[in-house]
Amino acid sequence: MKSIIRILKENDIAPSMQRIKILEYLKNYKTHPTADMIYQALADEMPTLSKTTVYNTLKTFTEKGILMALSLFGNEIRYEYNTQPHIHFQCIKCDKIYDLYNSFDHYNNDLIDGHKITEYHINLKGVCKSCLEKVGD
Amino acid sequence: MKSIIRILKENDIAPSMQRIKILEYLKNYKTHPTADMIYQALADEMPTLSKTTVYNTLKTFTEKGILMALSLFGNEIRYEYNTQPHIHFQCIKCDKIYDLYNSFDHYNNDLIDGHKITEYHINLKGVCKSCLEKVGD
DNA sequence: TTCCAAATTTGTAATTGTTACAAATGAGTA
DNA sequence: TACTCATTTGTAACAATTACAAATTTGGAA
Repeated sequence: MKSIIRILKENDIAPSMQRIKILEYLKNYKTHPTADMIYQALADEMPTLSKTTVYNTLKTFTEKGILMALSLFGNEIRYEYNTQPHIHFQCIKCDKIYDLYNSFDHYNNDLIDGHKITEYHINLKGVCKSCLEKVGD
Repeated sequence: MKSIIRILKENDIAPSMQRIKILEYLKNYKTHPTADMIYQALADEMPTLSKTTVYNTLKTFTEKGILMALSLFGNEIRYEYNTQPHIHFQCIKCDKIYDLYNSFDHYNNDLIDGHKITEYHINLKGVCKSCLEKVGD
């Protein structure tokens, strides 16, 4: 497992404590958190952490391609550490987000109608297995 | 072409002037506008229009399935009048949104990993044909 | 080691998108 | 006409994000 500091250095980002903790959080907890969720999670451990730092850091990481910014549903931006290609499913009952690795269309570097595709997001919505079972009986 | 008023009545929505104008706008201008864009576009013609009315109306229409709410990129919600299945492409240079009708995966009523899919969004991102040509030379 | 410049972080305020809510308005009906 | 209910409006609240300048930290040069 590549160390957090090495990932930062490889992307020409100075490994400050704040940056290490934020990236570590996103690597460890694959919950697609918002900026605020990350702030809340780290605030205990780092009492002087500023929400602006979280926003700045997420922006930097996203620009470098370390993180992916997700606009799933509604008006909040969620973040995830970039691993293998996958798609997202969000349950309309419990709001939980699932990563799906089943087969799906890939669009990397495709040219569609003359437009160059550099990024794609497939977002599914419905009722998750767990919520279906609860309603079932 | 189905009349605006008929669409509203079929969905048990009283056809007020505000509702007619908002739906008409979305049917005529397929620009995937935000609530604010719709408000700005109609404010001249309807000086007493309230932004709250635009939000309320978009919410009603979306709940009835007349409109589709899109979370493409960033933290704004865009709306479109619901026609044939298609996917979206947004240019990272000019921000324009294109509807694409090329072949793509469909997920209607699929069951994936036990989750019931009721809605899906495929959002592509990249550089549009027009912007590619500008850079080209 | 000390000092300095640059990078990073912080806190506050501003901005943007959206929702809550109660008063005002409007439409249909007895 | 008067009444009731739906709709619209304006204001304020709220949430997510960004702008910005001051404070702090960092890494390297003297």
